[in-house]
Amino acid sequence: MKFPQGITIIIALVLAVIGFFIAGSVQLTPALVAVLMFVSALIPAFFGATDADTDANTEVKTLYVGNLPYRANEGAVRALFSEHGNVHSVRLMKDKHTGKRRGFGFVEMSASDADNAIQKLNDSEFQQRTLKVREAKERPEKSDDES
DNA sequence: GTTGAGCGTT
Repeated sequence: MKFPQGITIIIALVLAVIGFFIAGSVQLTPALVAVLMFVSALIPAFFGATDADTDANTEVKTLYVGNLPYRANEGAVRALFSEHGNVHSVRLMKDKHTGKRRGFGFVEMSASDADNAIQKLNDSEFQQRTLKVREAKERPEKSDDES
């Protein structure tokens, strides 16, 4: 579905080499080389949409996880949420000044998986503690549609 | 090393 970024670069290089050889043997105007290089520069722009979709495809929704046990670490939280969906990243908030853990964190996962994880992990028992999973109230990342 | 409602940093 998606093309690697190296493909477009290779295509651009191939077109540049071809244009160089054509301009060298046929002795055509340097404008041809300029056109070829221009086209080769436009090709990544077209395929760039696929790269943009790659980032846009990763609809990561920030989930707020509260009532976390102090002994819990990001690895366990990530593993727990990974069982309910694709976990992009897990960040447990801890006091930067004192270093004491605040007992809550944020988990980024896919929108559908995140919603499923919320319904499954919300008010669920984790480390003998009831987890509170909800959508993050702030910090939008990209276009979010809320009715 | 402690505690227990909450919404966060590059």
